[in-house]
Amino acid sequence: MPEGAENRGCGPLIQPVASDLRPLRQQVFEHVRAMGEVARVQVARDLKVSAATVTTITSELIETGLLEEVQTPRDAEAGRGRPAVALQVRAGAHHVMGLKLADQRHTAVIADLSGKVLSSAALPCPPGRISAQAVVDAAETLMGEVCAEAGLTPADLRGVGLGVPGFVDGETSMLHWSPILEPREVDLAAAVQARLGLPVHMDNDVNLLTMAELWFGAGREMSDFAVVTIEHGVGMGFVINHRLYRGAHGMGMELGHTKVHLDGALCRCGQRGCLEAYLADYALVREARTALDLSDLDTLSVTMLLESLFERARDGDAAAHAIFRRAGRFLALALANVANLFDPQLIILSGERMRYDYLYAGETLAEMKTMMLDTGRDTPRVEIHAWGDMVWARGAAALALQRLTEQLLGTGRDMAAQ
Amino acid sequence: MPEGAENRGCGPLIQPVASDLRPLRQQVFEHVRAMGEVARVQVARDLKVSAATVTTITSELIETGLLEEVQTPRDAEAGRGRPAVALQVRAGAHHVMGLKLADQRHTAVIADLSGKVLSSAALPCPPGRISAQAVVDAAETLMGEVCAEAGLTPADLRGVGLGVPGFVDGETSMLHWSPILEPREVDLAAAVQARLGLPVHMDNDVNLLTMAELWFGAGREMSDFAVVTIEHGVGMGFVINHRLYRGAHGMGMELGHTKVHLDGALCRCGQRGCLEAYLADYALVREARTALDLSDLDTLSVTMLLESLFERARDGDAAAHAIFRRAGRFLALALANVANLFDPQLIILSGERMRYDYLYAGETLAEMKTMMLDTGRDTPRVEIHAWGDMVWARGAAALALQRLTEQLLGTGRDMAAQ
DNA sequence: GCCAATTTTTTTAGTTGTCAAAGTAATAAT
DNA sequence: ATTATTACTTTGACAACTAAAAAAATTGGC
Repeated sequence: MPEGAENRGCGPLIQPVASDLRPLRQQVFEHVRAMGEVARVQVARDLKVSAATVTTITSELIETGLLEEVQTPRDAEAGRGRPAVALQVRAGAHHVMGLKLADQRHTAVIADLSGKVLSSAALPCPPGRISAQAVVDAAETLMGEVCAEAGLTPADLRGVGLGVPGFVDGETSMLHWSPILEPREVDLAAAVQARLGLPVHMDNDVNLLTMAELWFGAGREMSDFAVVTIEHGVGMGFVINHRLYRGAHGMGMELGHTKVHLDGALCRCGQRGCLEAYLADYALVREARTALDLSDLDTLSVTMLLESLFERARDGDAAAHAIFRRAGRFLALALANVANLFDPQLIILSGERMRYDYLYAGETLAEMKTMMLDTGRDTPRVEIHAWGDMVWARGAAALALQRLTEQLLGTGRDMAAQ
Repeated sequence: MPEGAENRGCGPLIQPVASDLRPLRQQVFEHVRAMGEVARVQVARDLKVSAATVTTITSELIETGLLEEVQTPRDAEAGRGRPAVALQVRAGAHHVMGLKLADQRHTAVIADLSGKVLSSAALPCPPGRISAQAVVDAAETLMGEVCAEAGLTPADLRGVGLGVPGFVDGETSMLHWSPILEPREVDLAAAVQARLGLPVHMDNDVNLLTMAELWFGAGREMSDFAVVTIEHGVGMGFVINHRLYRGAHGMGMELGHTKVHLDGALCRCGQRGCLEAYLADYALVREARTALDLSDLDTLSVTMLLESLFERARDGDAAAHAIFRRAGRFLALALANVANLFDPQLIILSGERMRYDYLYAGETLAEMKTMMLDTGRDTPRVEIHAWGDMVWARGAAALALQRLTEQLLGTGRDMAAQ
């Protein structure tokens, strides 16, 4: 350890002081939104501030139209003294759009300020990689649809959250590479922003799915949890201390390309032994082609082929079942690694492939437990969420809402720090 | 996604409001300590507060004896206007002890408030597991030694940081299991605290090594980095946003027991395919016993045997070299996994085994790079720190200092939140 | 129906933390 | 000596909170 003569100091050198403070205004607003309906006294108790402060702040927020008092249904609980009047977010104050791009179909939702989804739409997408232009067009089309359905015009929107598979820098909104997009290194967010005339916040799709869990799902009452998806690839999002962790470079966490076997199966990334090479669509298909005598192998689409493989396994075909079993064991291994490394309270398995959950669920989770080190702590809970593909767009909307509230309620100091 | 009729709210439910705010007093103090010597103006610039505020706060801190002005050496740099007078931590204001337990020898240091090490001592330790009583005795002996060497009495100390290998809950200070300790589930911190009559803060030893890097080492200017150690086991510590990450259960991150091979080599934890089973001392020894024709195999201690294996490899013995090579490849795999998952700015390799670094360094790091996914982000830097075993105790001292400053300068609100 | 008890919300009068501006201090250049 | 320049302090003002008192809106008991 270097040790000069002069005093070089010690302790972490935290440069920008960080935006350490969330102003109380914002905390109050977010607390009300988190609770749905909540009385002033309760806010004061929860945030450990005086009732007087809450009164001042809430009346200010009501003034600006962000909160409103709930017209109490008379049948409220019978307390003794003056009944509390609950507050809630004025849902109609602002609206945002969430947009998720995928290779099969793009989806979009409109959410109001309270986080409620007002409308949704999907747009089928031609197979193969598409151009940035096509994305911008699709975004505009979808915006028209969801706005119409919600009875809004694009001018009513305050922002857009955009989810894209691939390598996205969540801070600069730079898209380095995407499996569904033709070009590399595009500033897709800027392109969409230019066309729609709205602030666009882009992130990796798995991160946004994680946001959805954090805002609307099981993650709401967790401080640390992981979301793992299996689709065309294997992705992971992680929440630490109630916030999405994006790593030092603001990108996703590449669980799919962690190595589970030295010199193992070939992955489409060109390397060997990646988890994806045992678990993703193309890995299963590859095995199916090798091992199974499917007559119509070459004519089937990947989806159809998987479906057929799945049916065979369910009907007792040993070879087909073995393919899923092996994938399941590697999933168990990966989950055990995640649990050993990150020590989350909960692991959520999500994504389309979870429809095959019965193949994964039972044995896989048992295997995962046997592969975890017993340190005396509880093993993390594992939940399987086979929600539809609208959840992704909802996560995108959550991102847009988060940024919007920061913009509306952040301090001048925060703004300066940018 | 569940969706009832009534408004259940959305967004994370953050319970204790977290100790979101570090009072400015504490920020100023920690900034001065971090910089070593720094003028008031500079503090104002760095923390983005006004000079007036810094004056108020620093005069308060000087009043309470935590800071002092530096008697400027006249040869200071030639500025134009009034020369700045630097501030520094009043080193002698408080002292803490850092204590690290290991299987070969226990070590201890005394650090003053500025983080400077005043004295250190080591105590050889009988082989095999020891009792809690023996630990407490050792702690007292070492405290006597380091205090005497530093010219202090135990009454001058304000707290103790205690590092122990094994499964330690950093929050409750409960020791679930340790390879060097006889009992399981002991509140070792309480036992030591009772004997020494000082607040004792216990944590996993790798976490404390990570603290040492964060406070004194390369991690000082990093927000996100990992520390990996190879010794009797393989451990990891992780810093996120300038803070040690301890996981949901406040324990260490078990890199050593992540699985790198399905049904692989047997690990001492009873499972198969753990990284440790390819990399740790006992794994190398096992291979050596199988593959090499060492005449004095059974009489040698583990350390001696490793040393001899190392010498053979260096002298060109193919079998011995192959053993290190394989371990190196698995290390590369593990590091690539860490990089793909956590995306750190820096990975620090530390610990005794890094004396063999030439075997690991070159090829291993190259292999790691080939195993990392190319996402367009920079690959993390990797550094090898073969510092002596006093560093661990220094990390323990850093923990004690951190807690002490929080206690001295934390707000009443923070104290209430615990 | 009236009063007491009880609880929520608002008002009032501080207290604290921070800043801008003006003033003081110490040095180098002219 | 005077001026420019930079570092630090003092002062008064303001914003964010708080504690305590007052007001408001209820229920329960008589």
